Amino acid sequence: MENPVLVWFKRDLRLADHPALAASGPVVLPVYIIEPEYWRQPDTSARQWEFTREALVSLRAALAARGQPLVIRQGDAVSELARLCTRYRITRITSHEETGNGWTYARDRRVAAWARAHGIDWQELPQCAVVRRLKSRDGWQRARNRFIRAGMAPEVTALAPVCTVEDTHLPGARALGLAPDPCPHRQTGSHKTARITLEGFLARRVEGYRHGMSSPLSAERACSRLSPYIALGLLSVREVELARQHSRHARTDLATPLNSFAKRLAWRDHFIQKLEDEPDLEHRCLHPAHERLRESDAARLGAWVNGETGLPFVDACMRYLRATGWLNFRMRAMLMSFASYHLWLDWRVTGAHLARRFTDYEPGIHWSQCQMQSGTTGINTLRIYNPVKQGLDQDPEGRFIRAWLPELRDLPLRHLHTPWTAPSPPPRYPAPVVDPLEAGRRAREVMWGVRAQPGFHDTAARIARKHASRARDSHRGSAAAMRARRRDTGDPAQLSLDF
DNA sequence: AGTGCAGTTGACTTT
DNA sequence: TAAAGTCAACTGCAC
Repeated sequence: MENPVLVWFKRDLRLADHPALAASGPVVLPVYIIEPEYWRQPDTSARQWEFTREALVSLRAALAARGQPLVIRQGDAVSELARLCTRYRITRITSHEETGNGWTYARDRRVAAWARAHGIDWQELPQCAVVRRLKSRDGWQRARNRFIRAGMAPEVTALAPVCTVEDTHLPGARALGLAPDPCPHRQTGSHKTARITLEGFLARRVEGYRHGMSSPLSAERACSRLSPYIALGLLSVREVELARQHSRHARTDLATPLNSFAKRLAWRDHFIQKLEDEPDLEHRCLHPAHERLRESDAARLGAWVNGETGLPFVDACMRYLRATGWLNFRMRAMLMSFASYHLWLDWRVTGAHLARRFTDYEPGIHWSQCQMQSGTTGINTLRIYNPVKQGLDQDPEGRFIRAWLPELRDLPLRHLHTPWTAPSPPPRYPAPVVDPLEAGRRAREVMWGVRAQPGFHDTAARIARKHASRARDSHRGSAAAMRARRRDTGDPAQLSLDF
């Protein structure tokens, strides 16, 4: 038999639209490597591993059904790949380009160096529209459309058996050294649930998409809920986008929310492209004038992490996230903004915490958003949320707060969003760690002070040239025109996502 | 009926 | 749907 090609599965745990597998022929050794060092990084967590583990079980069964089960190894990627290459006389490895955190970037460079030194041909293929070594952002959107239009990679239906594998034991989170991380309402990592979630969204739930995405009460149902499946690659973005285009609603009155969803799918690749172009995004303020601005404060950090800031809507969101591994976009933004502005904490510390809480952690989206919501990109308007106002807007009847903060369950609605104003504040709920109005005012003052420094805007303009989306350049206009456009499309977040 | 006033609303600007 | 501030137009009411 010819030498097998090693297909290295990473964050692409699927068989449909899998370019690396499709490019490897029928004689392949499908491999996943559990890397304990990765799971020791500050942005990884037990809930992410548990989701991955479920996905691996699901993928292993699907591969086995096609004739060659998934080979799962645990250890350092270079050592494990070297061992497998020797044992199965492998000279070619295929995988997908990964735009991950700093650790996976460094690991990939080690793998590349090892492959070069040992005459192994390691081929990395794109699985979304993110471009390696991109020269300019011009024409990026058009290239993405081409990528989608190219259609799904042909599905591999039969694999030649290369080796029989014992059912490798998949370690629990504890065995990998991960801290306890209970997440009772986490989404599950199977291909079946991924498929059901996609179909249910496109067939029914999309109707509530645009009006339901903003409030955490409705978002759980109204949002697509595809993020963890896309993040770990149980679904490819192209597969989702093509399913969207072929949805039976594409030409009905649901075309508008479907388009709104399509925009967000594109934003995903747009943000991951930023991290691809600027890996330092994870570690350094995009605009350096914001370095060493924030201070560490264990008490304020602890209150935020534990959902005990004394601001009910913030705390309810944090506790919901802890229990579900997911939170709608708007509330993620508020949590980050509150930590960075009102609590004046460094985004790297709070960002790592949120990363661990997200089952759908996607480094490119995550760190771009952390910096945007902290004002450290230098090229966005400041968005300092008022957590009380957000609560009143998004949870006017206090149902979300009451659901997640049992200690406030009996507080009358008129004091629910501001318990400190109650004649007798609930004894088991903390007083606010900061005065939200005063803290917001102070943050605004400092941030605008930074922006007034000489040279600030020159640097900001340079950053915008490298990173900002070109999508709206042709019809950028007055503030009034932009508002008019926003009314037309009814798309709430289209202006707040970009940088 | 017309005027003055307080309070509200909405467009727009500033931070 | 960032929030707060400004300003002008409008509304409802009293007289």
